[in-house]
Amino acid sequence: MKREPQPNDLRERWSGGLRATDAGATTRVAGWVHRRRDHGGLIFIDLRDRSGIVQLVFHPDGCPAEVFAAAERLRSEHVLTASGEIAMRDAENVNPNLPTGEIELRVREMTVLAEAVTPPFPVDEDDLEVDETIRLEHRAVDLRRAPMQRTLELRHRVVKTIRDTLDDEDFLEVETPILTRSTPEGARDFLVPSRLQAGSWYALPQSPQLFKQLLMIAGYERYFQIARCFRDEDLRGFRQPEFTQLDLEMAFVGEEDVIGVMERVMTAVFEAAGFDAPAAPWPRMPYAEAMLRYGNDKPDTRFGMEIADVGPLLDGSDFKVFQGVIDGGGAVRAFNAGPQGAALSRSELDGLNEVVQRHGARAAAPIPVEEGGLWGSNLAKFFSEDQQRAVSEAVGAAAGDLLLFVADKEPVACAAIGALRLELGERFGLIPEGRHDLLWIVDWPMFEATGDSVNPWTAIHHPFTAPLGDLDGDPGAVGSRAYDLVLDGVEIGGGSIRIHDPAVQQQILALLGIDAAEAEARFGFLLRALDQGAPPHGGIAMGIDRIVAILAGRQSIRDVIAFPKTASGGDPLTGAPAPVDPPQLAELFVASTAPAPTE
RNA sequence: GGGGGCGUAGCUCAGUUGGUUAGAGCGCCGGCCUGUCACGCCGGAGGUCGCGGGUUCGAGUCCCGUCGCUCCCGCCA
Repeated sequence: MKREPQPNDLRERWSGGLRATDAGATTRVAGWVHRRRDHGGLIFIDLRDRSGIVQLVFHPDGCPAEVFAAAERLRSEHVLTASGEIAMRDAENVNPNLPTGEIELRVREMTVLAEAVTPPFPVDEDDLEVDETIRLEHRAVDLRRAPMQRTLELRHRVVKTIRDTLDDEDFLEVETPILTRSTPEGARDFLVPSRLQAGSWYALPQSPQLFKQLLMIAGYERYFQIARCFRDEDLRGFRQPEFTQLDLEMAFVGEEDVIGVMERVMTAVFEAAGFDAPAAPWPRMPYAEAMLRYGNDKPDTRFGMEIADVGPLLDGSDFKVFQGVIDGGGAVRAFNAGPQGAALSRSELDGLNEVVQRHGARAAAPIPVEEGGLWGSNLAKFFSEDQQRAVSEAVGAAAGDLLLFVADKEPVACAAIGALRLELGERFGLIPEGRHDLLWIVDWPMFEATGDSVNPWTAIHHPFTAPLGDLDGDPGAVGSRAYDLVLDGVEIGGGSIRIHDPAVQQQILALLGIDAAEAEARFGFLLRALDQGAPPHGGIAMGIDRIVAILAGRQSIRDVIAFPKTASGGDPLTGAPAPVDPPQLAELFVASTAPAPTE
């Protein structure tokens, strides 16, 4: 069955800067053979370059016989350059059924620059639905595809916009070392053995944090860097072992200055990307509120179903499961899953348990709401009518809605019901098409309890974040001058005002269980620099890969990194990581060990 | 470290309660058609069913192990 010509088939496919008004002129194009068709004794080649596709026409009378013969041997992905006459498609009215106004190049000369084997997967597909390992093995082919070309161009524009905007704001880009020393706390380091100093190791930077603080002390009042960072932790769709961040630091500033600069930079980025982001200033939400209403520190505020703390409303009930949690100091959290929740089948409700169990909670309790806010569940008898009504009201539930409860230790209940909310928000399609939410998470606590008796506290941001409050009191009550930027439920950046008083820095390190000797050994260079007179300073780091992925509508940052790693940290293209020869190890004073035995 | 999903032709996938020579679309090769453009028509090649072991008369299918990919928890200051 012959396909009817579609008016738009070629309209979007023009390239090479050729225009219909150029008809009659001779020009030269170069690219890859995208597709080939033979018809009517003619040969049609769609030639693809970075900007699009142009159709070449080889006519046996229009070009030398050897050119036509060469054209007969052209195959997909061959590389060639051709020159000829630009012609309007319908200039001679060769086929009145064809779309008008299109352009073709009538080839007179051609040089095949490279021949190509059959590509391992289609290059012309506009989606990326090919096994990712195969894509990464043949990344040169994969990166030829239009979606990847567009994505890397978007990435370029984002980075260029960042540089231009910060340049306009008098920032200086400074490079910091990739070979550095192991940093305190944080993620696992990637290590590099030193050949010149036997037994010593470099670490790849998890961030340029300490160096940028040194630059502040050195008087470079506005610094930034598009910095590669390395963290040896397990990978995710939005996490790679090496990633790129915009690292920025300013002297003599407070939170408002850093936030202001970043709102200007990100607004410029969104505009450059044609991304419909809300206008700055963006809302700010205290950390505690995010944890309560959304169950995590990177709330997706694009849809409702907000979580309420219903423990206090339900205290004193006869329902032992909840009461036990309340008496044990735990939390009971609930949200209104609405009529769509009430429409869930029994097995779908059971399936929700798997969601909360991933976060350590036992189960999610569903309770339908009836007239007057009372509950239509056999659990209702354990609660007073006042309690039922109060909870229904707290979560804004009306008759026909479904309430979902999770009761557990506070952090567990928080995370579990937060995950449940996200799951249902996605499943119910509650996120409006094209909506994007940006917000700052502020008022962070400085410390988080570890549950460890030796080192009971860990820094939520990092040990150089300026604290707020009495360091001699309860560490759990100390706040920090930190801020995170959240886009559509993804943390895209975070920063803080730093400590510039060496005494405060020592005190924080002591609270974290890092004694003076260890502190000196690991980052004495920062402490000594603080003694040299440090201005108040602060900054932020933004995840470039994540930002580009969201702008490009991708679920994985692997799609916005030219040569990414797989989930096991490997690169199918190069085979990295790979064993090295024993002599190479010996030179580095590294003992050669057999692969770990499987037991 | 733990849990879920996936692995069948170059690519995307189907494969019924275990049952003969494992299929489709696209791609590839050959032929025909002939201003084609998701062209059309005819024919063809191409598969250790990730790998190893087991159960069975018989395994793509069931079991165990293993490797790879992927998502999630932990981890990611």
